[in-house]
Amino acid sequence: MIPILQMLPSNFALICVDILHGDVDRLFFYKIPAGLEISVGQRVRVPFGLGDSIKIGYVMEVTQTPTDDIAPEKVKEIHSRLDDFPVLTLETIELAFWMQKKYYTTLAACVRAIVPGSKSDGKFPVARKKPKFSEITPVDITLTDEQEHAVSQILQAVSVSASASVPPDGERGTADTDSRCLTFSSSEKVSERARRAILLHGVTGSGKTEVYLHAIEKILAEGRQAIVLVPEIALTPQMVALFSARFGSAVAVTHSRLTQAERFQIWKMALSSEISLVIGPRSAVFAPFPRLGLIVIDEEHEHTYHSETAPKYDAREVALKRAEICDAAVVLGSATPSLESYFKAREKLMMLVPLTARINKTLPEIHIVDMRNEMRRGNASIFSQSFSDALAETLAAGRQAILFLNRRGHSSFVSCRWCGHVMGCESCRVNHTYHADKGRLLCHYCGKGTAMPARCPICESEHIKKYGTGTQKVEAEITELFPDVKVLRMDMDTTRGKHGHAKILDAFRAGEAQILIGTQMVAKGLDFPNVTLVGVIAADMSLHTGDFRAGEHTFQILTQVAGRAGRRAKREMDATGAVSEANVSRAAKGAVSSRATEDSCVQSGHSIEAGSEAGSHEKRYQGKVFIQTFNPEHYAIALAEKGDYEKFFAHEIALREAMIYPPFSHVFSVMLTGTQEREVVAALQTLAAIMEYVAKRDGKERFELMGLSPAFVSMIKKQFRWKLLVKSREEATLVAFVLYCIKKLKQSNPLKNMTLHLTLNPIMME
DNA sequence: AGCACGCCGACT
DNA sequence: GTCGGCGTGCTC
Repeated sequence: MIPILQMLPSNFALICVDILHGDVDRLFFYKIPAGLEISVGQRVRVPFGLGDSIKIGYVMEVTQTPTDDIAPEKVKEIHSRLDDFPVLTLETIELAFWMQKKYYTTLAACVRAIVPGSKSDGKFPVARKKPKFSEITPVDITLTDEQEHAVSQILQAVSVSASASVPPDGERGTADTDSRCLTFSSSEKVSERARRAILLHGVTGSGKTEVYLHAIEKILAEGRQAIVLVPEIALTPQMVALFSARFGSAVAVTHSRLTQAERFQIWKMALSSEISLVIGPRSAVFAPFPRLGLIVIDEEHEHTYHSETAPKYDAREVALKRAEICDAAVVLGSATPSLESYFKAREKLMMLVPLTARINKTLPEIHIVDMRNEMRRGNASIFSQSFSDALAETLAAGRQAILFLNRRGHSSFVSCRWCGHVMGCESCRVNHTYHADKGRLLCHYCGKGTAMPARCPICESEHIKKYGTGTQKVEAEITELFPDVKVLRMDMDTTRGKHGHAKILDAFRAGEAQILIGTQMVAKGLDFPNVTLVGVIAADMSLHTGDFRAGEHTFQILTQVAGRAGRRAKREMDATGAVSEANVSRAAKGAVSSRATEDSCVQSGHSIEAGSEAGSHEKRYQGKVFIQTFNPEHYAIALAEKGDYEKFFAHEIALREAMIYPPFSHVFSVMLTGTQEREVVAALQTLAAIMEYVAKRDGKERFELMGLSPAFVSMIKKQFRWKLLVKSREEATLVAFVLYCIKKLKQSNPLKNMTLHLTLNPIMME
């Protein structure tokens, strides 16, 4: 007789140990001790390393087959289970493996991105209080054909994906995408993917939010769940309020200020289907819904969807992958889609659904102001004559204005007219910025500063002066021009506090100030019904960043900021007045008008009868936008004036094609930082030589080395920064090539006291 | 990432 | 003679 113990199959687990290091970035084989129930996706404690220190691990696979790869006596046993439920599902496990490969990082880092709050002790925190949720309020959706069409397209995408990919032969859940893909012919794959992803190109005021609301309502009714990604919660309170008002306790909002406990609680509620909708920043894409139907990515062109730390993922790509794994659909919404997304739509890799009609906004009048003419006329001030006049008129009419300048501080640099010395940071190779409130020169990279000197520290002359303009200077000049007008400033310096953004926005909405001056944070999805004037102080700022995306960024920010003016017909403005953020959910109980959508403000107590537009009054209250520039003929500025996205896209895509820039290629940035500049440069020179050699050896001219250069800011906090750019048409080959060359480099140079920063397709070229 | 093993300088 | 520097190498 065989002893009974030998009859039982030994169970083993393949474990991802929670250590963020490339050397241990593989699965480790452990024995599951008898009597311990371990299933895939669970967290366990395992003895690890020479000292058998206890580490946290994730069970990625269980098997009954022992392995030949390792001597049986070396196989250790799992110590214990951490939780009584799996933190990863088959779907998120597949996603983690995909991310590891796609974003060239460790599996543990990917798992950490997917599972919230796992601290070093492995204990999930317990929230003291339950998050509060508001009551459900019906939103009656009527108002257009275009919107109905968009909603039906989305619902079709959701149901198409649900039915199209019932995998044959029970392959589902094998964490093997490739074999699943093989069941489709390549053209089928493309079309299936295309039907899964929708690019909702909706001009400002076309009611994108309404489309999201309606589609999600239907999806939740079918017992499926949805995720809505927004670029920054603090800047989209109105949209969040609308979703909360509509879906009540079914929705949870995540954001960066949540405690680990709150974050975990929401995650757990998603896992157990206690909630059906999560709204949040890019990390919300991992909400572990068991029956995910739809992922909405609002303002899809925003750079906040890119993670800057490992894993350096793009939430849009992750969403598309997750949708593929979970049989869900993705909607990417924007008034100014990223070039990459619009290109994909044009190539039929996504479905393009346009929303062209403005249903609850009027198009503002856009005036381009040529600042060279102002100069010639002897006006050297920050404001053009026409803008000053319009501002005076707006203030006299009791309306509000937003002034946008993408630079904080007072003066952008301080220099000596006698010897030419420019004041700069000791630790970073950047100019100091003068901050008037502190009377100091500050470094925007490390935060250190010095007092504003009375004399030049080099030649001791008194001809040391401030130049350039920041938001503080705009504020000072406005105060001088309009001494009785209350002004609010919103930038990184004034939004530091806990509810920094909300305080300023509430005050402005409540009419406590007539002018809001700010950096790009005033350009986002805010809607102030009383704002009828927007001024872009220096539209050229984003043109001169040396980045190949400068034109795209300029067009996007100008279109966005222009959308802050003239957003609502006159009658609605009067009905709305000032509604504070805090009132929103209560007000919403009464009546959330179907028109109060798209970044919109909730009508407090006023319902709005559709149909009777006060057309004659509209002209008078039409918003005005002044764009001040020294490059009025630049295509990004001229086409922003016309609001012509298609023309802009045609122009920009032609440039990208000619230059072989994304989306026609991929750019890999290898940055090396260290305190010894010579060592940093030498190491990168070696890498460049290796790359040239390998590229030549491998034949074809597939990789273009774009040279070795200092980063845009070549020293930060005493760390010198140099970079090497490599371009290729093929992403996977490029990543493999760069990683291979780096491996070779490390064999000869261990890169002591230096740090590598790898970024594929960086948003800012630095 | 940790931790152990391993081969060279100033101390009880 | 040994305590300890951190270079190198491995982890189921």
